[in-house]
Order: sequence, then C-alpha cells, then structure tokens
Amino acid sequence: MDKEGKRYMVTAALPYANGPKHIGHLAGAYIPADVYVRYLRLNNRDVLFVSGSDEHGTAIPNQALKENTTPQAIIDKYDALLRDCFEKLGMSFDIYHRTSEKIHHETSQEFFLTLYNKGLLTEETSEQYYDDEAKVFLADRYIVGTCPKCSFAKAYGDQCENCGSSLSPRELINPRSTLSGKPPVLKLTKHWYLPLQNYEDWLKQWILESHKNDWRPNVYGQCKSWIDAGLQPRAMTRDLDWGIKVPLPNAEGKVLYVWFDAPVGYISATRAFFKEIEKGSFKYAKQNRPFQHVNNETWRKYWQRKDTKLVHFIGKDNIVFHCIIFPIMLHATGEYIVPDQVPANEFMNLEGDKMSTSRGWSIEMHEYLEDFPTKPDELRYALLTNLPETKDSEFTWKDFQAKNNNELVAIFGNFINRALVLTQKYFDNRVPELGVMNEIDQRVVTELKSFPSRIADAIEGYHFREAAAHLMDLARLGNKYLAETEPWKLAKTDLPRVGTILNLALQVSANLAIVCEPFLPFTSKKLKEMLSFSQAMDWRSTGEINLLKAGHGFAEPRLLFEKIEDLVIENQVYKLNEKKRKMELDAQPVEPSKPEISFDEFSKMDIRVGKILKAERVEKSKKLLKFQVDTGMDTRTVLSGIAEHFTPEEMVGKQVTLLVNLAPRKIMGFESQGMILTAADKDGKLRLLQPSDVVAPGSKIS
RNA sequence: GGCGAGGUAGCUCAGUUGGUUAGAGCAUCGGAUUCAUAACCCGAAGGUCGGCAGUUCAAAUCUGCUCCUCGCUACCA
Repeated sequence: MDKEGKRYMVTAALPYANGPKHIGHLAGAYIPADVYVRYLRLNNRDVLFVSGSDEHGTAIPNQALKENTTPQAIIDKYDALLRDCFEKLGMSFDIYHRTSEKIHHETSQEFFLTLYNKGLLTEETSEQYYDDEAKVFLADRYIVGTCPKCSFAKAYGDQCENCGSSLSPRELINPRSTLSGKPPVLKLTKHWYLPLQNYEDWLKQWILESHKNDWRPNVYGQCKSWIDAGLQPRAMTRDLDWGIKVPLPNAEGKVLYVWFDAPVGYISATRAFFKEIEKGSFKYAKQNRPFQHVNNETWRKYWQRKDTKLVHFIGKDNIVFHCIIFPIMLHATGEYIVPDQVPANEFMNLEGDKMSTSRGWSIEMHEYLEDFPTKPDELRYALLTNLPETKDSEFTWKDFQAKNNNELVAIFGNFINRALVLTQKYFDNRVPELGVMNEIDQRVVTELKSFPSRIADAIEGYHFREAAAHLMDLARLGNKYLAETEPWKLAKTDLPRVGTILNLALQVSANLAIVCEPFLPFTSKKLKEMLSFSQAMDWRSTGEINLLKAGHGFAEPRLLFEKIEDLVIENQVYKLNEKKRKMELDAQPVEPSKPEISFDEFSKMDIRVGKILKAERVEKSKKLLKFQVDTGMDTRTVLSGIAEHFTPEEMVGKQVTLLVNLAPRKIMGFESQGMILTAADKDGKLRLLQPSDVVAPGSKIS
C-alpha cells in the first residue's frame, strides 16, 4: 500500500544516450516526476530525485557505427544534449548522473557480486557466434547473413529488415561478421543468469496481492501478465566490449547486461550525489535543499531503510524492468527496499500517429527548445494537461496553442495582469488594506483555502493532470471574483472597498505563485519577482490571505505569457511533416545489390505469372493469406504474409508473379507451394508485381 | 491467435467501493461586461457511456459473449 514516506527516493527513467529524446518521453516520465518532487520539496519532505544518462548496451556502439565515430563520442554528445534539455525544461534533478562514471561501474559490480556471492546467480554455457579475427563474441546485430525466410542477403542476426522477421543468429544462412567480414565460428560462452522464476511467490505476494489496489491498472495488468506467463532465467551478462566488466575471474570480454546496470544507476547516482555533497564539489549534483551530516553511508538511508518510499517514474515500455527484474534484484540482495509505486504512463501520440524519433515523427526536446526557447512552462503545461495517465493520449500543435492561448494567457496570465494593473492604477503598485469582507469575499476565501489540499491530493495520488486542472481553476476563481465584484466600477465611489477586493485578488495571485511552482517553475519565479516575494514561502503557507502585507510594494506588471499565433503553429505542423518526409527518403537507402550470380544460378528459378482464383484469410494469423493460384500447369495453394497490405477480396482475379519451384513448406497447417513476389516500397507497403497486360497463366518470366 | 490496456459529448479527456437529472476543458450558440493580451464572467445546446445478453430495487461502474483501437507475442517461403 501507498505509505506516507519518512523520506522519498524518486527516480525518472534513465534516458538511453543513443539519440535525442522527444516530448513523449517528457510526458511519460520526467514531467510528472518533476512535479511530484517539486511538490514534495515545497512541503519540506526529505526527497531525493535522481536520473542520468544510460550509456551502455549494444545500441551505443551501433549508433557509433552509424555516425562513424566512437561509442565514447556518442555518449558524450547525447549526454550533453539531454542534460542541457532537461536543465532548460526545469527538471529539478538533485543529480543527473551518467552510467559511464566510475562510481557506477563500482556500484554495479558490487551489486553483481552481492548476488553472486550469495549464490543467487546461475552459470550457463551456450554456443554463440564468435569472430576469430576480431577476437570477440558477436552481438546479434553484428552478424549478417541471408535471411532464411525471404532470402534477403543482408539480414541481421536479430532481425531481417527486408521481411521484418525476428531472427536468431543461428538461423542465418551464410552468416558473416560485420567486423571482419569472415564467417563467425560457434564457440562456447558462459553467462550468469538471474533465475527470476525463483521469486514468483514473492512477486505474487508483493504485486498481485499487496499492490492490487494502489498500482495503476496498466502497470498491474502488465505485471500480472508476466507473472502468469511464468518467469525464466534471464542472462545478466553479455559478450561485448562496451559496458561494465563482469567482476569475476575468467570473465574477459564479458560485461553486465545493460538492463542490469541501468537501474542500478539510480543507486550510483544517489551515492555520487552524497559524495559530491560531502566534498562540496559539484560535478553532477545540484543542491536543491540543505543536507546535514552527510557521509559515505548516507545514500543507504534512501535505498535500504524501510521508511523510505521509492517511486519510479517511467513509460510503459519499462514496466517489466522496474516492476519485475529490478525489484527481484533489489529483493534478492536482502539489503534493499523495493518500489512503493511505479506510476508508468502510457504513450503520447503526435498528430494522429505514434511518436518515433527514427521515423521523424516526433518533437525532440531540443527542437522544441530551439523554436520556443522562452517557453519551457508552456510545454510543461500542455503536456501536463494531457498526460497519458490511463491510456495513450495525443499531442497536437493546435492543442498546444489552445492550452497556451485559452488557459495560460487568457485565464492565468490574464488574471494576474488584471489584479496587478488594477492595483497599479488605483494603489500605485502597493498592496491595499483589507477592509471588512462581505459574503462574496468570504466565499472566495473559503474556496481559496480548499485549493492547496485539492492539488496536493491529486499529486500524491499521481493524478498530475487533475492537479494541473485544479491549478487553472484557482486562476478561474480569481477571474470570477473580479467579474463579480467589478472593482473598476467602484473606484470612483468606494476606494476602500476596491482595496479590499484587490487585496484579496493579490492574495490569490500570491497563492498561485507558490502553488504553480511544481507545474510551472519558471512562471512561478517570474511571478514571485513581480510580486516582490522576499521570503521563501512553502506549501503550508498557501490557502491563506496573509501572504502579502498591506503596503507591500511591487514592480511594474509584466505579462506572464504571450499568445501564440496561428502562423507559428502552422509552421510547426509543416516542419513536422517535412521532417518525416525527409527521414523516409534518407533513412532507407536503396539496398546495395547482392553478390553476382551466374546465369545458371538464375535459371534455376522458375518464375511465372499466375492468376489468383481464390483468396482467404488464414485463421489465427494476422499476416497470412491463403491463395489458390492458377499456374497454367496446375492449381496450387500458396500462402503469403501480405494480409496487412491486401484484402482477400481485392486479390481474387489478380495476376501475380510467382516463384513456382520453391520447395514447398508447411505454414500454419497448410502447405505452401510457391512464393508470391512483391516489391516493398520505402514506406514499407507492399505492391504486387504484375505484367503490364494480361498474359496466360503459366507465362514464364526471364 | 495468446496476454495486457483502452473504447464516455464534434475534439482532448475525468468518472472513487454500482445509487438521485453522466462531468471538465476546448470548439459551437446566446447573454453580460470593458479592469485585462477582443481576454474574463454567466448560460444553453450537445452523449441510448462500442454492441448484445445477464446479475440487481438500481449498471458507464459487476458477469458472459461480441466488435474496434493500441502494446507485447506467434505466424511472414
């Protein structure tokens, strides 16, 4: 059950440093985490907020190859980019660390050894491909060969990019190492496994029973699905030269699995934080609040004391690691606490389609910041009010504009501006005296009082969207109050009454300045400056009407937000579409041709035109269609994985190109006697190859 | 196909343990107002809560079946 923690350990997913991260990542983990933490700090709770760049794993060397540079250069580049974006967006990490740091290597190795020394890891030896020349074991991605399914010559060991099949390296025909170009040899290799299945009972108790009611349905459901399916041993090491060395003898060339070391990164970051605090030298840490009596054991309080509440903010793609694997690792040591909450968000779509950096359909954090350098809060707000908390949500530029113009500008900014301009006009920028309050005033005071706890309840229940909505309602309350009392009308006749009204309006403004801090930290700062807030106000001072003393003077009013014009939005939509178009053209260069073959080899293939007589879906298959094809010679059954591109109805009667002498193969219970040829376009869509005019079935192609 | 999550107003989304006329914001329409970035404020209209059946005095909420979307997974000759 959710507990009121004595201290809070809050983590936001470590972003993988192989590229930029988009606003979907922000919405998924970072923004809610930051709101939560800022709120806790305002309440003077003992909270630590960590994240950092995840810099290991095969994808880093891969990206290095792609960019024609070194893995180190890749992580330096993207760490710097991510770090900078988070800073500019106001992510108030106590520390944003890096998993390439020494202390992380040590922590991960210690963690591994703890499990190892307790005999909790099993060793298993299996055959893996090895490059004799480069003297390394090859990750799946580093092996290319001919796809056993579509005969594509440059299929990778994990996947064929031509037909999309997921493969294992052993299935490849004529496998070659991408490092040396030589065929790899099979070699025995040993790895250490964490037997997840041993913890099933514990998981059932911990998640399925004790978190049945307080974890989100999506999180709980995913976990249940994994647990019910039965857990298996999972290798915690890899043969790779990029990563954290396995701290055992005879483990050369072996590193910790990136999903082993990444979550441990939260712990390393915590250690690094207190180390820097202790030394007083800050490389990654920021001192957001004072810490006393720090020593090299302090971090343990945040990870090993039962009265610490551990909360992981992540996207739904990370659920299994944060709810199953990492907790098992923590639990198995017998030393660590496990998460109390994992408020995973779903995905945020963009303008009707799934966000994807690789497909170019995304708004990367740095792209937004380049175009809107003065508007971090505007993005925070637009994302906050549309977080995918219970289901996938959607970001559109039009909605972003509406949230900005109709809410931040028209309600929040406008109310502040009204209160300040009126005060400027009638009271020379000084807070007027609060006189006798009437019924309307009393009602506003009562309402105002209710807001902080409403917002707090929403935040503590991880309903950040609702919390943001309450915030805006507080500004609405202010607008409504001014509309009801109409101080501009009373100015000529009853200035003291105007003073009372504006005093209250200013108190509401001051409350907004504090209460909006978790959501809109830059706005909060600006507003506090405008109101000349001297002392630091915390959450407990909110809900009151004594935040500003009568006579307190403040600066010239400025506008908090500005409208965003249609043209700006149209440009963004245009830019987005252009980026996608460009990516599609760039991303998929035409495949280089396969090795030369002789005429004889070619003539072995018997390719003919056939006519589809019957077409139907294959039961229980999403991709397969089953055809009866007239080949001129006979009528035969052919199966083809094209159901996502063609309907059976439209296929009937069509002429198709058919490889007729391909060895028959049984698929989903039917024997397929041939292969229908298609052309895969850049967008992945398949097209049929057809003669330009109708020809007799069985016509040979040569 | 298996598993998981969703399908609630034109749009984006809330709806706690089943309980009076199903909510919010935006968009639309009408009114009021001019202190304010033509903003604010008030009001109206708008939904047979994906469909069917069942449990119940009572179902958006529970059960079964079914359709659709998304994610993981299998199938891709």
